Amino acid sequence: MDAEPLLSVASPPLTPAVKRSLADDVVDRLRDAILHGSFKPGEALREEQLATMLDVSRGPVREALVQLEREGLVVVRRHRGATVARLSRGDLEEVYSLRLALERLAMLRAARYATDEDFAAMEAVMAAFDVALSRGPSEKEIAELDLRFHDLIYRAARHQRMYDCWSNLRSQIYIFLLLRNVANPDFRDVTIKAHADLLEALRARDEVLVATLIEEHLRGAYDRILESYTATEHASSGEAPSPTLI
Amino acid sequence: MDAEPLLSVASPPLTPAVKRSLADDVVDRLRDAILHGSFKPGEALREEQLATMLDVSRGPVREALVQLEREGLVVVRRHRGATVARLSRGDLEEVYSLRLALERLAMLRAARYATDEDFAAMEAVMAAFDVALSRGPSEKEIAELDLRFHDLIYRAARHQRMYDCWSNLRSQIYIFLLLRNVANPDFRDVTIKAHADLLEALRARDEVLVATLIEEHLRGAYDRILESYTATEHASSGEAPSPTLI
DNA sequence: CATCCTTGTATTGTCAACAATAATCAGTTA
DNA sequence: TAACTGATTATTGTTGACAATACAAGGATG
Repeated sequence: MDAEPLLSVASPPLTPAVKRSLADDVVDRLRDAILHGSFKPGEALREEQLATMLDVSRGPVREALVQLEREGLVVVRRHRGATVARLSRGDLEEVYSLRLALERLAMLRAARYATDEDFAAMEAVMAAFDVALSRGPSEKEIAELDLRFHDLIYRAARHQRMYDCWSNLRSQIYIFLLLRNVANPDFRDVTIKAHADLLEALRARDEVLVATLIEEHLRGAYDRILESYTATEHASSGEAPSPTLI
Repeated sequence: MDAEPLLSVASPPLTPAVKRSLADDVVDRLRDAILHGSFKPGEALREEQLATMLDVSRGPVREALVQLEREGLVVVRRHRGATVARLSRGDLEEVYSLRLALERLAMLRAARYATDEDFAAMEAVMAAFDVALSRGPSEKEIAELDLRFHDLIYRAARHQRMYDCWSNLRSQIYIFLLLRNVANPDFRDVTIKAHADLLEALRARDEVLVATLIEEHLRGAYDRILESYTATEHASSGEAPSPTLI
């Protein structure tokens, strides 16, 4: 249900040694496969085939597909099986308008509840961002660090239900970020600057500024991704509307 | 996944004749049982027992429990089974702060996208509200009509992902509404007036007013429920914080 | 020639049996 | 007596087989 960060920043001394179910493993492996492009959008995901590939039975695979549908990576239709989701411009608009509503609340709460440990973790991710930049980072690295920074904001907000909503958007946003990176190479400085500003406003616990900054940041991100979309024109079918956010 | 309204207002001429799975039926029957109080908060929900009671195998029951966990009605712990969720004041605060963030967006979008059919459906629910009031309605009736009005707003917003988030909150809100009704008998006029104002602002497509009204409406609702909570003091364990929204 | 119906097949939906696990409760030991 | 240890048991996790369904292909019919 809850993807573990790849490089743990400020990890606690002992982890509670949680045992995961087969379905959880399948979720992670399938998610990675989809995000890595091993399965293309629209491709059929047959339960039996996946069970054979992953060396489990169909039960855990079925559960995993339900979870991945919640995360927006998979579409399941009754008696017709699952397919990898195609994310259209309409989906982009839905994801980012919802994200804006959620993340405004996240910022307000983080401004109220975040601890010094939270701020330190954010700074660590920003530092990792700098390090990555200095050695020619891959697009995946950039997208993951970007998401990790925002994930820390959601965690600092101390709101389980909101965090669950965010978890259901995260993978879709990852896909959109990769798309943005391909078309737009100079976004990185903008992102780094925006993150620095967000952290500064959070530290100042300035609720008005925090809300303003996240709105600007996300609207900017949305616009840049939308450019990539109209440039490459993924959904070739006539899908005209949805340029404006909200 | 998607609860059908009990009394369909402004129903379309032909329904697409969707065939439901056993798991979907189990979800509905279990949800109703929990909301009707057939299962008390904290009570264990054993898969085998439920399967026997509902005359299905454990498979569909398992799927249903996962869905109900997403709706916040059930807590599933690995190898320890499922229990009916206990909703604390902390949960109330989470649900209503998240609801406020979502519903502000819903109102903004509904103000932009709602059609005359949407408005007519809202008026029909308001009329049903009046009819119900005139003949001494049950608390369940009131809560259902209240939820149905807000559900129409979310539908009018034309935003599938947001609607899914709302669907995951709806049953929890229903529980809170029942709680409010018990302790506070004169809220009905307030609610009716607020709904009328919301509809009028939507018709005027006044985005500023719409956002202001929903915030007032939901903060008021939250405060009234919180009163009931502190009056009856459900979570008897020392849970001090969370009086303020956001 | 198009359309409808039948049949075959691949795939998901459901089930019941088996394996793994966590809680319970004696029994033992310090 | 209290704490630890080990078997017992109830319950979930997982599996493979069976049933139901939707799609596709082919033939019958107008």
